[in-house]
Amino acid sequence: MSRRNELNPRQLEAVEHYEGPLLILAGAGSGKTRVLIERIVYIMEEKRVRPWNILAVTFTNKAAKEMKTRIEKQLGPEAQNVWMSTFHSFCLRVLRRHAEILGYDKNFVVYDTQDQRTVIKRILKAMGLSDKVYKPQSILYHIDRAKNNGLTVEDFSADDYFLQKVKEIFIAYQAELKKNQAMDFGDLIVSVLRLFGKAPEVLSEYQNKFHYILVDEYQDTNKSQYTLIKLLCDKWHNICVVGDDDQSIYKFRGAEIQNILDFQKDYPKAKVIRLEQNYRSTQNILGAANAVIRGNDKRMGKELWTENGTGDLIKVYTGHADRDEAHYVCAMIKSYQEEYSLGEMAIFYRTNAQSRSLEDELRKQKIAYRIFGGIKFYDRAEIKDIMAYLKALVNPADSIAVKRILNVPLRGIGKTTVGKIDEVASQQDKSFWDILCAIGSPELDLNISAAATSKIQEFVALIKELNQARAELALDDFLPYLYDKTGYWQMLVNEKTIEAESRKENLTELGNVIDDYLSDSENATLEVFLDQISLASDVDRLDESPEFVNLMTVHLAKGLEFPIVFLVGMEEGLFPHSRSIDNPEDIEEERRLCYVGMTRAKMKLHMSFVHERRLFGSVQYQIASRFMDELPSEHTSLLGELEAPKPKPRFPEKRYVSKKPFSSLRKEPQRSSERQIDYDYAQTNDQPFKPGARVAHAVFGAGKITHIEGGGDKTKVTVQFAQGISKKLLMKHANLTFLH
DNA sequence: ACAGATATATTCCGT
DNA sequence: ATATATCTGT
Repeated sequence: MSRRNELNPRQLEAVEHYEGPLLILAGAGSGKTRVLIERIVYIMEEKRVRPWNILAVTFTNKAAKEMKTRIEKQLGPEAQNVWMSTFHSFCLRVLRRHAEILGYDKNFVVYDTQDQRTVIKRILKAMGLSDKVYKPQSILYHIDRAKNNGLTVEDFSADDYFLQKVKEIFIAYQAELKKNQAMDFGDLIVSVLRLFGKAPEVLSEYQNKFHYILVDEYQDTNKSQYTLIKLLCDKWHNICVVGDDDQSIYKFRGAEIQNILDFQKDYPKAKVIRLEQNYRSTQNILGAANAVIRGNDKRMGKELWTENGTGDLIKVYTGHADRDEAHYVCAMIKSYQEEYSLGEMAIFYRTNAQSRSLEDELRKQKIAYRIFGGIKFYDRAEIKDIMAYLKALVNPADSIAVKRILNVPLRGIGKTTVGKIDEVASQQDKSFWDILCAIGSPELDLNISAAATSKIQEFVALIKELNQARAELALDDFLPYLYDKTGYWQMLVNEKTIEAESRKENLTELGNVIDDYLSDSENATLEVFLDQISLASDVDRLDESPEFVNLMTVHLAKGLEFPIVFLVGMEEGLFPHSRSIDNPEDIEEERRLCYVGMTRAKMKLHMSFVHERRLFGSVQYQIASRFMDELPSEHTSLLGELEAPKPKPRFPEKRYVSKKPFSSLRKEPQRSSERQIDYDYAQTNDQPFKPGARVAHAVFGAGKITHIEGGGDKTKVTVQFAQGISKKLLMKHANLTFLH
């Protein structure tokens, strides 16, 4: 059933625009997801367009999934036939069908950033190049950039000696990927472009298929994605893109803001519709956000307005140190708790490192929180290990995966052996796995010890056995089998450390992920599961949970909304980040990021900065972000240290005069901070302690000292914690509390 | 081959 | 401060 009568005139116009290119400039909170959904419903219901003739591309899997369920609600199961996915999963889907045309096996794997690095390092070693001069990260930057721009190795222009070398590495890198039957993220897009170039009949098949194409978050598309869309819509020209130039925040990843700015040039007949009415925030929040974004030159121009009330003023807090900021945030959270659930509150920061001080205080105040990003679930070593097993089963050519698990758990197969196998593999131009299988046969003399030979044979047998079991067991039964058969679980059990405990928890969680996956897809296979995981991100796992305060970076916050938002660390060098400070274009991107952060807030927005912050282990003296100066005073209320919930007094109060601009509130380095540190240490060292003393650790909890060694700064204690967990800790860093 | 110690790098954002 | 790479001794 349609709910189009609830739309405003502009939204309705966007929904009912039938043929030809359409650009929807949708400001933050202007209901663009609704417009997209209603538009798909409209063309299916009113114009009788079949679902499989529609392609909708979103930015995250989560967005795709959400749209899918919402459309299904309105149109029933037929809606499942709409192609709704991210750029990467769309390309993966296409490539799974046609990979052979590019000389790839259908079972190719997707390499993540870590895998990319591993490959680059191997190549550097093989080419005898130093990874000091040719930093893997820098090489990968060039490779990724080329791919984002839709270029293949051949197109890569090597203008100087360094780039010439990069090109050589690039060539070797692609060869290695091909050999491993692997593609990286960039390859997914570029390969589809290559496929369409090589097989025009495949391109026209898709061109004919998709009568209507919708692209969300168009401002974040890169050049190759742009080209892909342009190709796909070349027959019907029914291309509808939705975006907001003010929310383009992925330039570092190759996003071309120009794509949206130039849309009217590319499609001269394009209709442009602006959605400027905001349904999310209060007038104060929008007024301030509008004022900040006005500081940018490169924009199409847009002014958000709302019929919502004026709302509260934006609370600006100025604190002395990061601890005070954390303290302030926690006190505010507590004060809101009667009226709001914790899940309705969020803390945004520019960099993941900032979460630490917040977490400490949240824990101390017993406020339940959830943190997104940081060390990602799928990046954890144990998850990667198990995934490597699964990948190796599906695609033994993936030598990165095979090598990762060859000696995990330890099987006594060391790097000398691996080196020898590698050598033979490249000599004979065979995969690592092929050589492994051949070991022990008389025609292959590898000069490997008898012991190693039999270990390898055992490993090969293990993999074959696992593959056998995979065919016979359901996926959710197979995983525990794998944990057991490989000895991985036992390895963790034997470790008897707290880390091993949490690794086991993560492996159990992986089991839950598989269960979830099985429950909402019919023909579930390991192959499809691996595809999903390789393109999954942690935001996709974000579900609404009322019990926890949400902590995340501003980037992750994009697309979300919360009644109460804290934007912390509004300081020069942090936000805007130091790496962007001398480039006006980058500053504009930071400003957009700030705008994104502010416009997430529905009811109450807090922005804060402090004068001292611990960064990279040392104290930095900070001044207020320039963005704070851009907030109009009529929308803000200043919370100096007087009004703010009182932090614990530590040394004589310095009072800051709350007067704009904030950046004038400069603070000189002072002795007190050093004294503070000395004091902390003194307290620790002066404690008389001996074996048997009871202590508490922030992470491990209560325990008993069993052994002491070293002296002074190097004092180490062995502590027995609960559940048989024992840790050796450096007194200087462990921050132990002594219990009586 | 491997564990533990030490040196070194890396510290922004992530499909 | 932390994670990773490299070195060293058994």
